[in-house]
Amino acid sequence: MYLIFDTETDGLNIRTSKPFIVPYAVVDKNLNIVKIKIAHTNNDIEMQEFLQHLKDIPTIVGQNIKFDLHMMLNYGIDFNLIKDKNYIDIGVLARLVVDHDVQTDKTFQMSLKKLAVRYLGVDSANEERQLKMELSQLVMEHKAKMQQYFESYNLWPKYNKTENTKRINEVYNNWNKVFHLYPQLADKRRKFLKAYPEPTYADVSNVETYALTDVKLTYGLFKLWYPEVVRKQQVPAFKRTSEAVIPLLLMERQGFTVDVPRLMRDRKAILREWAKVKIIDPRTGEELNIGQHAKLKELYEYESGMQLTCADKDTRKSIEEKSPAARAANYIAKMEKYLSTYITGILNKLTEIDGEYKVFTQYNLAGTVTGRLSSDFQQFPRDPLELRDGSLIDIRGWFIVPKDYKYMFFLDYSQMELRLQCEWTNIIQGEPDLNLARAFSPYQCSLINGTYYLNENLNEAWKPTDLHALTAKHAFPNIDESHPDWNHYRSLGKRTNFAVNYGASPAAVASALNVPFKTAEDLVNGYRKAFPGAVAFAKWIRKRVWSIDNIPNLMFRRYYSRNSHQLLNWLVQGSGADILLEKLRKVYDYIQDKPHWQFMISVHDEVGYVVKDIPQEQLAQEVKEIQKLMTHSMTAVDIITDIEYSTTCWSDKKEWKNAL
DNA sequence: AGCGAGCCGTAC
DNA sequence: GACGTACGGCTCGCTG
Repeated sequence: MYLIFDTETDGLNIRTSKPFIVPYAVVDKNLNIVKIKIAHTNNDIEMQEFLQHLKDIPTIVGQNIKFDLHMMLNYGIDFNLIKDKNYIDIGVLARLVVDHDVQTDKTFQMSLKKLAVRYLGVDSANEERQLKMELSQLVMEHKAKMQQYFESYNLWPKYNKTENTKRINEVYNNWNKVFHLYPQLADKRRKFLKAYPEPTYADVSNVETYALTDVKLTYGLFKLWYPEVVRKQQVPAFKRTSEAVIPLLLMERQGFTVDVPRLMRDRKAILREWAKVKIIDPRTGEELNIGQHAKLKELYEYESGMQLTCADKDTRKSIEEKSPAARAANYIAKMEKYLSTYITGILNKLTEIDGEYKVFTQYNLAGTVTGRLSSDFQQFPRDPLELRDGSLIDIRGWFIVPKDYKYMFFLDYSQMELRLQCEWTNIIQGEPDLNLARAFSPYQCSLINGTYYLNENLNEAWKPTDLHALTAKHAFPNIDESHPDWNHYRSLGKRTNFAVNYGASPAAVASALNVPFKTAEDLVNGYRKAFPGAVAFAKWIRKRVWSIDNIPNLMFRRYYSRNSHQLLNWLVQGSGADILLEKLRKVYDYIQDKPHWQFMISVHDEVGYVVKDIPQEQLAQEVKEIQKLMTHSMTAVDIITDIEYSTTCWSDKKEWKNAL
């Protein structure tokens, strides 16, 4: 038996929003619907019936099912009711079953409605349109009401029509970006929203029809694709993803704790500095925003007298001396980015829970073609931004150890993709690329008196290969560490290694590294000489795609593709993704009876945790055990994590040396 | 006014 | 069709 369910809710916050209806379907083992109905959360009898199914049926099906689990927890169900289920997510099925070259096509979209149109021939766009129209009507009324509320307190001046629209939209939709411009409205705005909450789907008339349609579409895709998982030999990847649902659910509910005062100080510093610089078109006196790329490009061309292809930061940098506008834009762009994306973004999501400010994310299980997770926590800037007035804006410093906890721990895999690539060279050749392997371990070396020596030359001690130096030396045979510009050449080698691993051609290397084509060719040839195994891997893929319709990654997720260029990276990136998924479950099993450990974040090759104040010996032992659980052994080299920790904030993390 | 494409900037 | 995988904000043109 299978239980398909969905929830319609009063919001999208995974910790505070509540479901008001639970449409569901019970499906038998032949994949036929035996019951389909809606439980209203304010009707205990209906909910009892649904919860009995939830208790009895071991396999749960949904579209983005993790979100609905959050809603059920917010409704108040016992965690034990959901922790041992099998989970089937429609998006995950799509990623495993749909031809991967279709998935990368521009016309392929992952939303339930689009998938239903494409694969079931069912178009529910009208229902969705009606739902959205009704909600948008209610929102417009609500917005007008807010303005009237301000007017009734004489807080809203008579603007002309255009100005009024702009202002009320700002105040209504973009408050967290502009509140410093309207201090007189803050208190009343809060009071208004408390008295008259924003309309939600709960206020829309056709929401039940709409919700049932979603369940039917989910059922249709489930029935179509579930049998394909076996036929397409995707069971390992399918199970691994299903088993990661609960660990990720817990990670999402932990979220990040925010140092709001620090964030607000940084906001002020940026606004103060931003006010000093403007981008003005000298011909018209018009002020331009950083987002007006087309107009800015034209202005840069006018000021620099050069023909430009785009208006991005590299272009601006190259004409900075000639163009005052480019100079101004170079300074403003980063402040704009930080304010809009990070500061306003976090303020919009800020949730107060038990006296702490938190932000939450959701990990999309089906966000990528390779199997990686994706989330909006994956792009917090690493490096601080230094303003001209000396302030340092360090975004990762806004995230702090929550109360009741003492540590953050970050276990990140070291050079994960290079190690995986090394393993691939072993798979296809029967032996790993020697240079890659020796970057990470004394491969084909002999231990003599505590020192490793190379087997082919026992007079030479092993030391880890410097992969980037190696490419540089092969590219420029006359240059080595003694050259005054060695750092520059090594940097070229490093960037070439990354680019070529992603499939770059000499032309792309030339453009990315800003070097002549001939130099780029030398660099690419340097790479090819340095890592013959990697070259063989690319060649193996090109041959393999024509002999068979899929290639499994190292963890047996299969990519049905003939695109050898993309497979070059998919097979590496996807292997890493699957290892991480598997490790999340392993660690979850270990910390289940250790509630002083909680998952906090995961980004592609790292897992972050929060830990309570426990005895140091116990802490050291458990950290070690988790590192061990996260280690992935392979033929020539292992994939192993570094360990960092912090007792304050994310950006202050330091190496963990096993003794505090 | 709502939507979506395109551009840009951030992460691994 | 040729450096991979993502997400979010902004602008602008299209649509009705």
